[in-house]
Amino acid sequence: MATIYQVSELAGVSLATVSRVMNNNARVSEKTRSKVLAAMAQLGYRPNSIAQSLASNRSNSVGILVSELHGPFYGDMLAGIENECRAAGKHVIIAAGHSEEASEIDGIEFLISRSCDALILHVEAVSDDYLIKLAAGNIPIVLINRYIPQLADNCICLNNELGGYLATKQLLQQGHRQLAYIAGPMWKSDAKDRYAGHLRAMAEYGVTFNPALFAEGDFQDSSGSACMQQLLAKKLPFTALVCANDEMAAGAIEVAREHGLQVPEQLSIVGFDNLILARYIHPKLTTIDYPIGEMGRMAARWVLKHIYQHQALALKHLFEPVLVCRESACALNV
Amino acid sequence: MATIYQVSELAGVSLATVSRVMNNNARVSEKTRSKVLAAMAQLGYRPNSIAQSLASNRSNSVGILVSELHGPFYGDMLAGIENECRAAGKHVIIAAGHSEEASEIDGIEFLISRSCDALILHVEAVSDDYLIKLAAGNIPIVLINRYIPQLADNCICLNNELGGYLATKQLLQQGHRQLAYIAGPMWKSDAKDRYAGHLRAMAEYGVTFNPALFAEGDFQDSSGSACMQQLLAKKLPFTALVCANDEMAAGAIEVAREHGLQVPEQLSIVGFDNLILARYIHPKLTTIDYPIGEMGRMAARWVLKHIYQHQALALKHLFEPVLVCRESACALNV
DNA sequence: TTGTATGCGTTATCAT
DNA sequence: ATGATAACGCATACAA
Repeated sequence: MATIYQVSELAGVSLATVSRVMNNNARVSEKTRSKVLAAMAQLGYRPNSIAQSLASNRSNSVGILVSELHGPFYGDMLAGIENECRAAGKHVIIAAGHSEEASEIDGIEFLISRSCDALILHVEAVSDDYLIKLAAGNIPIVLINRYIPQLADNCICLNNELGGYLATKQLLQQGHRQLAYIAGPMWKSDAKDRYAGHLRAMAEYGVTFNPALFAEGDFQDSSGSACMQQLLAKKLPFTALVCANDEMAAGAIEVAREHGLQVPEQLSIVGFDNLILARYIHPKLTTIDYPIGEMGRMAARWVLKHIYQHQALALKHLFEPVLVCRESACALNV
Repeated sequence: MATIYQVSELAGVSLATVSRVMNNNARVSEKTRSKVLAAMAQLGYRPNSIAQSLASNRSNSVGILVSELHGPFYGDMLAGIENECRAAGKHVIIAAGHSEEASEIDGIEFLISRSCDALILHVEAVSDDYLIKLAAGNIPIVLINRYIPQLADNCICLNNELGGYLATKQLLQQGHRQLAYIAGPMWKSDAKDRYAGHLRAMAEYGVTFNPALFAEGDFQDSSGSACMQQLLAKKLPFTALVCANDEMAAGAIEVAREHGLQVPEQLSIVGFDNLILARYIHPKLTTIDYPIGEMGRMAARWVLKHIYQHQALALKHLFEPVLVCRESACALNV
């Protein structure tokens, strides 16, 4: 690999000048500039980014921590981030946190040790305090899907409450009045918020919420099945079900089918997230779109703007979910 | 951030000694070692990996190029790679190639400019020649799901032919004799190989292949639907369908349902890949498992063994797919 | 076993 | 506008 020194030699200038034309941050005469450019081309020169990083104290890389690499959700998020970062010439280093505190912390330290210029985190297990302390350190962080008031400017969130509201409202508008709800793990704020939205819609339509028609799952499809079993076992009538995410909805639909329940004719179901699988299950799932790809992209923009001085980038901190109507929910036939 | 120099000062030793205890690659007396360790702890010292890289000419990072970040397939692959690499303290830098030659090359150069110690590539558009030249360069590569004879030792592949054979054999064993086939884009070697396996099974059972029952898709679900439409339009009888991947199978099932065809009672369908969605579509898809996560893990091991001298790692270059029986294929009722 | 000195390929601060 | 030269934080060959 050719170094900057060899280029300078071939071009007959000092290496400082070569550096200048590379970064064109100082005036260089057209003549020498073209000489240098020619020398670079001739040698096939590529700057050593490691040396650049050491000298400039900038690694030009941003670290990403997601809960899981597999699954459709984080893939979309990564795609959004990578796309934006690469266009800006920034490297993307990834690590998985597996929703466990120790593992998340470990992943973050791993990323820090690589001198990332910034961190984009999708963490669940780590405490608010830890994140606040982390943010107070040298390396800026941005949080996806986690709202901490003290770090408000660093958060990119979905309005989960609104999503829960929209899902429920759709069913209410379709005439349903006996609604069941399968929630996510209530210690997670998004699960809690979605549920709050559900309650708001119910109240708005003057429908009293029946605690017997509530079940708490863990966002996995198996828990959707289990919760559905519980609900059916109570022999209480309900014509609609809102699930706090698509995977649980898929599990619930399967159980419904096993019980001979026609979806949506006998039971309307709405999910949340709009994962790819929502299009594949039968009937196609009516759900709430979670623009996670866009949010990843926005997190990347946050970094570009704050760390790499890309001005003129518009930032958005709160995303609004929208309803996606497919086939799993229909008007109540009376 | 504390530097190695400050540690050496506090410990009252030279910075070379500090370096030695960090890498414990040279004999250091227990006494000084503990002095140094104490100093490191006291200062909260973390080595600057950028400086390490520059001095040692090793970046301790491996670059990954996948076609797409979203979707279930590459997520599993990344998960396998990340897992293995992180355990070994290696950083994972990702880029997406989008199955386009220019973009793939761009991604590779992007990774190279970051001085990755090795590259793990899942590329489709780039030519064999390009890869052979690339492999001849300074930076080692390993290829996933791409076999190039000259680079045999660098390839981690699935026996696609065997997979195609197993899928078809299953249907033949279940008594089917009128089989249709929806292929992937035949310029891709995996599509070709899967099809070859299909033909081998057919021949083995003495069933003559009917070209009219063949359709070529592009691995997307929409093409599965389109191909299924074509096949049905011919009004030729067939009781089973093998699809070269799960997504096309999902598309085909949907069309079958629209035409009032019961799956599997009237039409058995087998897919390929065993994506997560295979468990969600109805009926649950019988398919061929593609252990992409394991293959990613193996690619990472290849790198650890060849580049980072982790001896004693067993390598495997060819993976055998297995049949996963679910509900979309059943015995032919006569 | 430990210390000294040099180099890795840049950026950046001085001069000129 | 251009050229010396000192960092940047560490690894390592060589000395002691």
